[in-house]
Amino acid sequence: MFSKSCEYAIKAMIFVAQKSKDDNRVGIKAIAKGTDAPEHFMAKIMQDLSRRKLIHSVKGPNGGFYMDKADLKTSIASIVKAIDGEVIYTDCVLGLKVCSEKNPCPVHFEFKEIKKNLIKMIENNTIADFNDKLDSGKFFLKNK
Amino acid sequence: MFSKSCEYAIKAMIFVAQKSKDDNRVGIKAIAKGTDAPEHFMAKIMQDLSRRKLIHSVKGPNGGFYMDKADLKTSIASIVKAIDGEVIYTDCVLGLKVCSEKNPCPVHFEFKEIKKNLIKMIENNTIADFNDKLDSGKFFLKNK
DNA sequence: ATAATAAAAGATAAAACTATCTTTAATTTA
DNA sequence: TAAATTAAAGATAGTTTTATCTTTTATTAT
Repeated sequence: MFSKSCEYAIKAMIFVAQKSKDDNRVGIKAIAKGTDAPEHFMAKIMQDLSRRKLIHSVKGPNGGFYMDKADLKTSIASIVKAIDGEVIYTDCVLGLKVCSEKNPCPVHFEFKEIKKNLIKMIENNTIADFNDKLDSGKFFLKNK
Repeated sequence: MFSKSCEYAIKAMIFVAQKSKDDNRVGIKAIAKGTDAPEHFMAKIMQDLSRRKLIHSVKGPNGGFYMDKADLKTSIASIVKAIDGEVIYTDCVLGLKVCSEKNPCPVHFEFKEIKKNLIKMIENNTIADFNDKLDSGKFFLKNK
């Protein structure tokens, strides 16, 4: 569904949101460990998210990544767009360069509804929405 | 959503179904051209589909690929499983190795419904269903 | 100022996916 | 049985994605 990078990005955003209450910051090591991701690879993704202003960072001692109130309102869709681009919005399921209502591939209308629901869902769910869930202890960002 | 190979496979199945009326056979060149796919790459995919009995083939002059009555009942889901495996059935959206009702990732329940509808759709739509559509001339397997 | 810390950036490498080219094997027709 | 045809199989190559390692830059505390 999403690229590996995007999976890590979503998990990292949820993780940092969780940890950055009371102006706390989280280092890349903790993020990697907490999301079961390779540290250096995750560092790259965090840089991407930071450059795109989905998250904030501070260098130096006591530095790390954190999210402010506004960042918490980020939707899953924004993360997906930042990392994977607009593919799930625009791309044809069968790979046609032009696939539209007027020039549809054979499965165009069958997938239309599915895609619409998927997009609606990722746009309506924000990082903040997942904070409470994680607090409950019934949801997980990694195994074991 | 699906791999490039899988996109080609679905298009090829629809194309061959379309062309294999009255015991006709289609060569790999025609399939590649008719689906806008690289010939040698498509040949590999056709071999896969043939090995997995989703399609039939005959070597030699007047040979090629064709589908019988039973083949036409193949669902999109069967093609996806043959080429991409069970990923869309089993894999966690955030990449958790174990992600279930009892051990869910944060987005598990949000994606549950989406996935259910997607699977239902690809299981209920068969190759035969697309034959009529293509006959109508209002649907396309390639651009231009 | 200096040393320590931690993100940012750059360079490299491994793996997977996509694509191409060449050879072989099977089948048909003449 | 020989030539032509076409799928099957094998070998190679390019591209993208995923991952790792090293160096640099910014910040803080001493």
